[in-house]
Amino acid sequence: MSSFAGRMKEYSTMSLDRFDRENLHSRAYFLSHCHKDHMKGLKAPILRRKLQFSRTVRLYCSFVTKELLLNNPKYAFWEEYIVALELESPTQISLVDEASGEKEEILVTLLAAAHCPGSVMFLFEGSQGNVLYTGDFRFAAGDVSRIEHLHSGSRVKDIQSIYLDSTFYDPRFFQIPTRDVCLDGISELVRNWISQSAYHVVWLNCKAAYGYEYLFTNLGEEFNTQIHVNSLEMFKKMPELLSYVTTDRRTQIHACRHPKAEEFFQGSRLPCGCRASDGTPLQIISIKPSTMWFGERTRKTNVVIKTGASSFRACFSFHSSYLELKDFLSYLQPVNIYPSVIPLGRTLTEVTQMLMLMCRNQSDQAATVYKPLGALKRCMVKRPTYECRPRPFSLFDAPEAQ
DNA sequence: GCGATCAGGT
DNA sequence: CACACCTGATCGC
Repeated sequence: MSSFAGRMKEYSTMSLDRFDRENLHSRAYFLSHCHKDHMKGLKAPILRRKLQFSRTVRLYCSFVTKELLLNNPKYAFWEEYIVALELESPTQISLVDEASGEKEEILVTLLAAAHCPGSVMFLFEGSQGNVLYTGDFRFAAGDVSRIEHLHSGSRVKDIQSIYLDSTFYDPRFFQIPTRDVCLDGISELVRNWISQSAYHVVWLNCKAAYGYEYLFTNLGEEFNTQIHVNSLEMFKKMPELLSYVTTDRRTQIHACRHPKAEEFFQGSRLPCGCRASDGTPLQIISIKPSTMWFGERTRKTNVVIKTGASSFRACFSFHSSYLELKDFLSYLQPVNIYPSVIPLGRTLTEVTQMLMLMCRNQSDQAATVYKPLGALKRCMVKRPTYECRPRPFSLFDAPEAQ
């Protein structure tokens, strides 16, 4: 869960993913994605009132985030204050103090964060340097090197600070299977079940949050079917998602929800209560997407685990693993890194110290011992980040997970 | 009546 | 396998 207070050191007149307390005075707001823990204060009457008196304060986000936000009636009042921005399109924003008229210009670029529909990172370029606020993200190793706006020609841009989704910045979460590997495991399980008969159905036991949609689109594509969900409302302007979901219960793949869904499942019923038209009882398995991780030396086991007679857990992660975060950071080599999440069982001090080792000065200092200066050039070409850097992290390496 | 916060659940 | 969010109880205004 994000514990970011909302403001960055370099550009403290704007707020990101927090809208309460000191953030009420900000000149501009940014929402990285539509998850509640990044929306604190966003529907508070006090903020709503402040907006009505302002001519310049706006909320910036992606088009998809805007759509998901406004779909919720509690946030619909934002309509006239939202500015949706295209991905990968640098946009100049004026940060205006409405009392004094004082003004600061900043360039913002939205980068797809692959966390949930509409999720983005914000790259800010201005008088206080380049700063990257990652929001929540899932990048695989190497992904960062393919983002045009983090480069200038063939060089990596000089990044002053990264405000990082450090959810899994802990050696316990050393490795998490890639999305493709997880999807393949889930597909195989689904295929083996629903191919047995038309009465064999799968219930995807997903949480009430955006982020499982790529599972629906991939399974829908693979099995040429639609997935049953509670509501299509939020996707009504997103045809590429809409075509894979349905409110028609006559399908073999369900991701519908109900407060008593677990009870229903124990009684061999789907959350939607769907029955076969001829009265034949349905054969249901549940698949619960969950984070599964592996230690540095752990031999990879199955991405699908049987947890009961008809219950399975399948690997699924919204966030980058420790290894993926190290790849990301060692490529960008920022001057500073600030964690926005403290992993369970760790302290801010601990995480900050571990992240300091990934900052530019630390890495360059260490690398100088082994490399001639010429090798320190920071370029776009993919480099073997783990082999060419010393690995001071052994101090923190946790015992094998599980 | 409303919002903030916490405990307990999945 | 630990994420994101729901429900219900309690408190303060």
